[in-house]
Amino acid sequence: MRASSAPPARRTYRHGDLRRALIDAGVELARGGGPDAVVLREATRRAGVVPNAAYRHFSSRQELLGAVRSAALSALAVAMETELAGLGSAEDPADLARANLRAIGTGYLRFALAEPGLFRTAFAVPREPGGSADPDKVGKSGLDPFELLGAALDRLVAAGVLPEARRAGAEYLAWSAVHGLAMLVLDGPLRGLAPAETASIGERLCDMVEKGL
Amino acid sequence: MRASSAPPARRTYRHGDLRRALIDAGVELARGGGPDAVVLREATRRAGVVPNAAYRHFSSRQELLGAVRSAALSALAVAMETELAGLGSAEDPADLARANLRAIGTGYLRFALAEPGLFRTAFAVPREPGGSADPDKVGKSGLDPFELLGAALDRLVAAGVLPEARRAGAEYLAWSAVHGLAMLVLDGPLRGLAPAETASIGERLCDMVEKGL
DNA sequence: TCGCTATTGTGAACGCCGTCCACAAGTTCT
DNA sequence: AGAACTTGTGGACGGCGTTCACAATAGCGA
Repeated sequence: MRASSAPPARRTYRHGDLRRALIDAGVELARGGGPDAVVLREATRRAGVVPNAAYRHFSSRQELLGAVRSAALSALAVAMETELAGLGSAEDPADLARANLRAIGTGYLRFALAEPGLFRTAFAVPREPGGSADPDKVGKSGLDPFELLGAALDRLVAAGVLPEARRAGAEYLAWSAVHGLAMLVLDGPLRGLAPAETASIGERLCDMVEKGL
Repeated sequence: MRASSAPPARRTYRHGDLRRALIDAGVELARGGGPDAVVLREATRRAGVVPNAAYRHFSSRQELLGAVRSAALSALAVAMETELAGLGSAEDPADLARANLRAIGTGYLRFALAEPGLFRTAFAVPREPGGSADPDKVGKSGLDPFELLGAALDRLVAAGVLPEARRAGAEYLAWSAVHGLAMLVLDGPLRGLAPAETASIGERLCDMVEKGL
């Protein structure tokens, strides 16, 4: 009669890898409800541990959220890489470079629609001013989402599609367009748009970027 | 010795217009810290009233937030209208239509940078699926931000700059680009970009939209 | 004018949250 | 084996949103 409802179910006093467990629980929470849903107490509950235990691994809820955010960013990078990997092999290098950029864009949008909670979490506010030197938010290629986009643009220049004069800062423009659409569909006035419609607008948006860059 | 620190300073038992007072306080809070900062108890405190009193006017914190959001959206519309009003008078109708669209975009961006808290609040999640039939989020012209953009695009078509075939859904594309830049600069990887740089990217972004639409 | 009634603010409470403190149970090093 | 460090516990605090019962007022019909 020891195991009634929720005895931590942990044989050892130490947890083993509480930090990971908390991040995983946090990711699950974020997946379901965005950044606000990653609640420290709930994460510890899921890890079978008392709330304070979290403070041995994170100095505050913000810091846990930061770790979850990195994980979300990494998931985004993986989604983009997956989209890239699904590309048919080359014909014309210019076409290939274009397809590359497009894959980046559609991968981004797909992830936003498939994992809205994680996507929102990935871009929740308190990002440190420091650059992208965080080794946790990258994908398999070792690049974070921003760097993946940059690489696609570089290929576009190399293929002669994008004049070098317009290369500088081009990631800001492309990113803005795609990110904006994602946000508007997720949180904004375009919420509840049918997935098919969203996809078609996404296509047109990529057209616009390609043409206007 | 009645008025020591914070005696509600209210002579009548009734407040007069508590609903307005709460919204105003909420707007002030949102201005300073975005949607999460609009805290029901703090708003009532500022209105010199006990927390529960709010429930006579809003059924929940969400509903108060909704009212604040409408106010923020309205402020955005006004900012866009102001930008539009500052336009020099016509030369070529095509140029004028283009300038119009540009004013919409830069007004949007300017507002986002000048009032980040309000801007973020305007696009906080729980918007009702119903359309824009809310009379509180419009500007002086009676149009909400989305409708203002639509009007600018219509003028573009009327001036023969934008082929009618590409008109449908064009607001989604233009809005996405500008909204995305605003989000990236406010919350995303572009945070802390110098205002001058931001402005210049904004210009290039508008170029891209104009060219790519 | 008086009293009824609907409205609007009050008081006290509940449960949840993040966070802090002092303490206990293991682990690791010597 | 014992000291010193790490990691989880127990209990507490204040703040939050929200609920219920109650009090003060305003507006109205008689």
